[in-house]
Amino acid sequence: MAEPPRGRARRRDPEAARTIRDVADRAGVSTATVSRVVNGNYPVAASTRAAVERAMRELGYVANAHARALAGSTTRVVGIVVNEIVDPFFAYIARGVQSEATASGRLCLVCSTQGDEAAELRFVDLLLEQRADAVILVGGAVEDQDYFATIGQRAKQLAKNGSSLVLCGRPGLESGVPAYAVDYDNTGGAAAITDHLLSVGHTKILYLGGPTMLSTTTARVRGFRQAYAARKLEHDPALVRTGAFGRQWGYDQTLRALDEGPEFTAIFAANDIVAAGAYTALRERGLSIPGDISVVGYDDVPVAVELQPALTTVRVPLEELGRAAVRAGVSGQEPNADPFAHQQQVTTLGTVVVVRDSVAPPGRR
Amino acid sequence: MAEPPRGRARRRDPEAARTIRDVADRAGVSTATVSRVVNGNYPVAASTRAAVERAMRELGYVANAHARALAGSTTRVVGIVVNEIVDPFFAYIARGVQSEATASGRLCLVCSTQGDEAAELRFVDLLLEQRADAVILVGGAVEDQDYFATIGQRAKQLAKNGSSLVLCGRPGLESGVPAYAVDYDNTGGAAAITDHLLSVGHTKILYLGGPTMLSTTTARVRGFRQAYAARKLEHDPALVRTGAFGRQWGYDQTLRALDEGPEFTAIFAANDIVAAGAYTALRERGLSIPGDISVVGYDDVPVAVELQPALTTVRVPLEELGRAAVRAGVSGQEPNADPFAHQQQVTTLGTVVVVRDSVAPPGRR
DNA sequence: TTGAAAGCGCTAACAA
DNA sequence: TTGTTAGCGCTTTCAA
Repeated sequence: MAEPPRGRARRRDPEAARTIRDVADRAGVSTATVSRVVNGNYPVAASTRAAVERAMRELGYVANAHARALAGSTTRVVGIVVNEIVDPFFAYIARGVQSEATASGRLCLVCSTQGDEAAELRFVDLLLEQRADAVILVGGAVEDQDYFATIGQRAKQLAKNGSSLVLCGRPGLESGVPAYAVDYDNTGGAAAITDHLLSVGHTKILYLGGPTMLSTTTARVRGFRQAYAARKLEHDPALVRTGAFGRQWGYDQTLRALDEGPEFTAIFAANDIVAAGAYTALRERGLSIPGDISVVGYDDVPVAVELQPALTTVRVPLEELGRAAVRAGVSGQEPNADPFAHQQQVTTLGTVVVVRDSVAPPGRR
Repeated sequence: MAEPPRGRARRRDPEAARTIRDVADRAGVSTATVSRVVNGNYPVAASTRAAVERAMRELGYVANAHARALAGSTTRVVGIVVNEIVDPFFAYIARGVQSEATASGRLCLVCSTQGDEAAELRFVDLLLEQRADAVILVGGAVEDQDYFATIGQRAKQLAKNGSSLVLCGRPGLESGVPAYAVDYDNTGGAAAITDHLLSVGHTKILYLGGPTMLSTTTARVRGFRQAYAARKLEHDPALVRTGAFGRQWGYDQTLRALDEGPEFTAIFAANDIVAAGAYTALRERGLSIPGDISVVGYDDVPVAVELQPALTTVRVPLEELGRAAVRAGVSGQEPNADPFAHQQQVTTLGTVVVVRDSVAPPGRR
């Protein structure tokens, strides 16, 4: 390897990346002009433009996004923090975020905490450093005092740095905190599918799953009870088993519920994955679905159709949720939008029951 | 809204983001010193350090990643381009990329093309602008002349800009092009699971799925044939049906294969999703698995255990693949590593057959 | 151990 | 229509 040339002329390393200066020199214009043709937001004479474009092509010029972010104001990047990217619930939301980000010419920084709560905050701080146009926090979090204080503080810091915080599938913060919230209708969806079960004759329904302290769980259990109330039916509180999501959890708890009672004829699983666990447990006990026990889920992720029998569940517009989150988060960046006008705006999307084969009227037993 | 203060003192907007200058002023040191304590890579007197840290805390200082990327050299970001983030195959690889990126203090830009081929290149260009430390391209691409030319060109451009290109689950480029390749053993895995089928007595096996022009497909079909050859068995070429991945495709083609012949007693589905489609088709025709037809898949994604009967398949170390990709891509960035030493280094990971319940000796029919 | 100062590559007034 | 010129916020010699 030869030493790099050290003459006073200081010729650029021909292997090095090209800058706007190189393009300007080669095209015989100023860097401002190059900037204008790159951004196309300012009139440039056709001949000049052609010369610049030619120079860019010949040099293989690639703009530096960081220099651009530093000099300009928007970074054209949105960040999303999820619990687990391989979980279809999050994956579909991420897909929506992706597609809306792409549609608005942005890239998407995806952070997956793998269930590590502290990681969420660390990622938010990293996204803060990145000056992401929007930071989208998806799904459940332990909603204690600490959480609200910390997230509220981060929301302010994000706002100060020109980013906006979007809470997706989790409740909004106190008013006055600059954050958006987009969520779907947990209570309504839960009430609807519970009523579906009630309408075919089930009254002893086991509600199964979801972290107990999670607002999503609270909202769904509320819907579950509302459906009973609407039909003037009583529900045994012992038939509500919350604690976690997950296939294994669904499996274990179904077995325990079967052993410990009280008796039930149907299961409302907090999501489709929990339902999958319940299926296995039921099958192991020789119980048929829906002959002996009916099962419904929530979310309508792809596994719902692979289960035998195919699972009746609540379809949640996950992709749309992701898209709405991006829209909310970057709206403040659009020209003549008052960022504060939308503060604490809460968007709620509807859900729909998808009837498949896992529900039948209660039978023998 | 009051006008911003216009006095000569030019006091900063108290709402604006804090910079290293603000911290330096408040701590009564220079920006260089602040930079040193932030990066902790240089000796700073304990008392000075404390003062700076205090100032940072009081001001709520957050470093600007773009300024840092511009002034420094590494961006601490890796980019990954996948076909479809909700597909578990890609999701697991993305998870591996995530975790390795996080472990090395990096963030992860995830781009999902949604099957749009042209989008891949667009994303690569965007990642080029971002000066991502590594750009990881995952999964199949149409490997024609054009592809090799274009990707080769991008690889060089990436290298020029200090990024490296990693091909993950796809073949490497010609030697001399600065790109890494990490892949898993398609041929070996396919041979192993085919032999599993052969060993219980199947000889008429339908190979089903995978884009015909894809190197992954080619490699698996090669393994499939090798297994036959190893046992000195003949295979009917009419029993190889390639074309696409996907549940629907698997379903349609199983039906067609059943109708059009030749006869077969087992199906080797190119991946678990295709197998899921085959399951549905078989069930619709009243064929039992594995009584009438045995089925095996590839990848071992979660759906494999939800299928009834649980699917025997080839476990691919998807997460490890993602991790290996990041390691390969950022290795050039590590101190005293000669980036060219690793050029075109190809890493191949092993696979293993997971036996479940979807294979039995061939029966009646 | 610390500071001064020169950039990194780009955008956006402001002038011409 | 184009050029000049300040920065944007940080890192990194080079001096002190």
